[in-house]
Amino acid sequence: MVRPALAAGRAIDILNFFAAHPGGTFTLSELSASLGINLASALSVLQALEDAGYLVRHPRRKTYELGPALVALGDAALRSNRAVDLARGEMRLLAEEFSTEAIISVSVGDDLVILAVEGRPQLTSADIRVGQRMPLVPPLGQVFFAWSAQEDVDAWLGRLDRRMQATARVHLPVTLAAVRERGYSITVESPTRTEIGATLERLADRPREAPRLRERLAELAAALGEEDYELVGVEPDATYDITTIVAPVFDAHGQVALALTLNGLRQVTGRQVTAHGDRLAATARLVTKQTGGRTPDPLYDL
Amino acid sequence: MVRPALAAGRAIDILNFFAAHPGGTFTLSELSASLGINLASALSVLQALEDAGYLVRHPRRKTYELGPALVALGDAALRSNRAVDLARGEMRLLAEEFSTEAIISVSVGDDLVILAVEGRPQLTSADIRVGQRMPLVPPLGQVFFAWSAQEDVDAWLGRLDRRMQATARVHLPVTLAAVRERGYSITVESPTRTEIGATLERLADRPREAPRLRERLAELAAALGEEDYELVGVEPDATYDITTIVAPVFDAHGQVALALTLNGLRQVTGRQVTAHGDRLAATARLVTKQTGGRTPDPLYDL
DNA sequence: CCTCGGGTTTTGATATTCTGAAAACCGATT
DNA sequence: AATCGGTTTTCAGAATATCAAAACCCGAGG
Repeated sequence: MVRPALAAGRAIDILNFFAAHPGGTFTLSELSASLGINLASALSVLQALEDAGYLVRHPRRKTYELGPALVALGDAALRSNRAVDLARGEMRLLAEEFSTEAIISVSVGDDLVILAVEGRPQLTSADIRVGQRMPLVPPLGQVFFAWSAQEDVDAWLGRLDRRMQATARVHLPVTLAAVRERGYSITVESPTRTEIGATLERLADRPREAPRLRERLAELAAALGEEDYELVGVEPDATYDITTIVAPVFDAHGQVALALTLNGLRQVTGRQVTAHGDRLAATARLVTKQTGGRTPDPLYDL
Repeated sequence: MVRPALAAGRAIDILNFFAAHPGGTFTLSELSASLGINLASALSVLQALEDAGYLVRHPRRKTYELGPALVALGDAALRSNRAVDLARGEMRLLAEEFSTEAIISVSVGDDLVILAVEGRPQLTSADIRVGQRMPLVPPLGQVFFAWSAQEDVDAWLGRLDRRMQATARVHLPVTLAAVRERGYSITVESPTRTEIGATLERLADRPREAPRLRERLAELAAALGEEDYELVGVEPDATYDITTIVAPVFDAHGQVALALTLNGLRQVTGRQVTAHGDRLAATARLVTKQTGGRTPDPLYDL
């Protein structure tokens, strides 16, 4: 089975492209080029989407943009994903309380998808938008795998460039254990980490440049291997620039349903980091509980 | 061109099915049967949707439901359709103010799609849910065509059963002129009209029963032709049970972007009907203006 | 523990359907 | 009037979906 329902996959790719560029309008050629779909193929898919009201075409400019039918679909999706709605409210409060950026994201296939963004970061990081997708490769996504079976962790590691896997295999068990122990992940700011984030974003955006960017990622990940990106031991009196604090929301099967992230905290003491993290983890537990989720027992020791 | 991008269309049909049943979970066989898609074909499309996070499959029960990725897509769609968001806020206020049901709907292809529902109707009408689709055949959808070119009105009429078209061709110009003149549509309660609504809903829900239901619709429309469903002249002191008052929101091209509906008013005087309608029309004009829309000049006289 | 049954997944031959490159077309713009 | 971007159409080849049947899985019941 090479790729069944090719046209369906393309329809999805097109919708994802629009989701990643909220409010954007695009012409047939732009979409065809950006997504690497043949013009004729793209056109037929676009027509199907237009007929359904998923896309609307500007009568003069011939540009496409998202249509109203998707509003109804999104509404229905919210009803099936109570956790997102709930978490959104809670994260709005946290963003205000800590005056920083609060993000809700989810793991989809091999990607990370941003579901909601509240507030603004203290440290200007890369620009995060709802609908954005980026490849979920280490060191990104620790909370998604800290409670996973060894098998899943290996698959995650496998997405990393071959050259890096050996190093990562040494570092990761330690950091994942720390995350699992503490209940949330803390990563510190570093130019390398920032560039990894930026590169991942671009990678999701421009499939055409993928090979070059993947190469760059491998280099960056190699450089990062040497640094302390995940904060394993927090010194109460030290001062940190924190890229992210991330806590998991679990579903009824004990799988990570959502990741709640506090982004871009500037110059906070270790004491504050712990306070922020505990608060975030409490929020995650609240959402987990209210949506009938279950925190898995920390069974697997790596 | 028989039907290009068949799989894309099926993906859309599946998503629409979920949109029309918010919070619902369905098994492969249910979807295949309800939508008339072969099992194997449905499976491949469903797998594509699952990979993208548009659907989530319950690991034990093997049922599908809407996934979190659609939340992000819906969010992006809202950004491209400011009018919906704006109208939603306004309609919430109206629903409270008049203690009745307020609905936002849109015309997609030959269908009417419900985008938002606020409040509860005074008269219990058929149950309206977000995501619901129903065929846009007369007498439904007057506001969508009162400002349209003759050609579009004819196409709309053409969807009606042959037997009814002659009668409708006599009635419609009068009622459409009244709607255009007044700025909104008023339809009065009648058992026939209620059953038409209920039948249209069922028609959208169960494609398999379509032939039988279409037959019934033709009968009902015939019966309705004799009644006064659209209120042309409003007597200030008379008392009415009003099924709907509907006002149009226009887009930048002077096309109807949204229909705003007040639903199920019980026992109101003509004076109140006019007050409600004027208020609703004012809201529609407000949304039109705030979203850069343009009310078309009443050029076409039928 | 085994059998049964509803539903799911896989399989494989067939022919329908889509693909993709190039060319024709259209409508602005110069 | 010619140019330029972008859109639409065309057509033969090839990948892809289709369909029915069979294998399979899991839970229920014996």
